[in-house]
Amino acid sequence: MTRRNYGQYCGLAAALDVLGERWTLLIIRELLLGPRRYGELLAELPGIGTNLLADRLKFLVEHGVLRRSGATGSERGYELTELGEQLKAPILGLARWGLTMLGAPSGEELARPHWGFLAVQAMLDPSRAAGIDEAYEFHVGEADFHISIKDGHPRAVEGKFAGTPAMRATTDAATFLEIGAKQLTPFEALATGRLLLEGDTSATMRCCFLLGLAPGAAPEQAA
Amino acid sequence: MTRRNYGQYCGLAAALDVLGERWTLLIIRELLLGPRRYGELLAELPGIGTNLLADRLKFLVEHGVLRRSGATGSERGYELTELGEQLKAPILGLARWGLTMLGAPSGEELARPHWGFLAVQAMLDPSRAAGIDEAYEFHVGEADFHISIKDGHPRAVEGKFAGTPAMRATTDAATFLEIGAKQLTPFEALATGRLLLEGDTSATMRCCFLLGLAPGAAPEQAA
DNA sequence: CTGCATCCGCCTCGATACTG
DNA sequence: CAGTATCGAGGCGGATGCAG
Repeated sequence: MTRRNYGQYCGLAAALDVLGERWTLLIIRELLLGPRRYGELLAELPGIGTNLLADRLKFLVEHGVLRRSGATGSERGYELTELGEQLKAPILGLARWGLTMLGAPSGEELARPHWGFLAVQAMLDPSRAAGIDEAYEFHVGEADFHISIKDGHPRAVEGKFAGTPAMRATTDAATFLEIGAKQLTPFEALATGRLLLEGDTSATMRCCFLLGLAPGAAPEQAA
Repeated sequence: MTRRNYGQYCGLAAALDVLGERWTLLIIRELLLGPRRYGELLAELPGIGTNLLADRLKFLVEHGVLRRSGATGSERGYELTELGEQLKAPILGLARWGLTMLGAPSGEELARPHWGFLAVQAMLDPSRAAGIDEAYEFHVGEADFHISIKDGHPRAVEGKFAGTPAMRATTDAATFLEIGAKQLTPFEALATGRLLLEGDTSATMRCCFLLGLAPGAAPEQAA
């Protein structure tokens, strides 16, 4: 009953023995954005097949990556354990790499708003936040999130910013990810009305710089 | 003729469309340690099947992750492109995570010396190198590599250290990886003769600290 | 001999139907 | 809603064949 494994005493091979099968990392991607119920996962992963999802979930629970949340029937679901949360950094690294592999959206591919939150976390370069102290808010489809920079330390957070952000961007999921994939510049998206920007223009430039969407240096923040 | 893909406009899904199939990341692991010939890859990846290796290589070349090296028939092989090299960080992250999933070596699993070099890179924590300026050398089976710290900046390098390292460790691949997986402490390995240490004891402690094998603080380096 | 391509049995995957 | 059972299709693994 033991599944197929690589039989190599190596960290990467051991990781892939647990995570390497089809759909597994995408399930973990969804759970990185919060607890999910079985039906929600099915809806976010079209094509997975119900038996496969059940198999993967059971397997990941057995290996300590996931646990069941909410024993009270009302909020029953799955969530990452601390071990599972530790996958965040490498998964974001793969997501950033994958962004460069994305071409123009083919129309066949679906884009979910909350993947924009994942993309923002992958794109965010903390080393570019020195000397900045402000917040940028994003409305991508029905998903709201923001970047808050305190003492040059940026954090990506779900939900609206508690206060007035220096910039607010409103767009749809496909446009947001297309910008992240560098298939579309923010300027082009703005010009074609697919992106709406509010707030300070220089803050917008700093935000683009922070996300690797603009080369060189960002304009300094006024005191 | 297009292979199976997830059909999601998302960075992680795009990465997995290229890297997610069986054996692919292990092929890239081998190439992270230098160019390899087809036959060498076959030998390092027992069980892969010759057709699958050829398919994966062709696919990765098509997608710009690999290229053929050495057009001169004598040194023909495969090597990572710059795009492929960018996978180093997330792959090392997965390898570090996977180290914690490794149990005791089962005897059925094979351990290659150069995977120790991968493990060292995954375990190395640059934030723990402040104030240190020395080198540690490792002999793991037939593989030689070392960590060189200059101005608090550690680097893992293949080959012997050009000079006298502050510490030299000699062991076999299985023991080295078992220590990395925390299934065995350096002390136990030393006591059972599976590990040989030469050089300054306090340097050894600093090296263990740097690799996350010792908690708390490392002893300071004498001037 | 190295570097693949072909063939075949098996296991995983994906879709649908069904149960608590 | 949350899974389990079933089955066809296709990817995988191993052996073998063949070309440079």
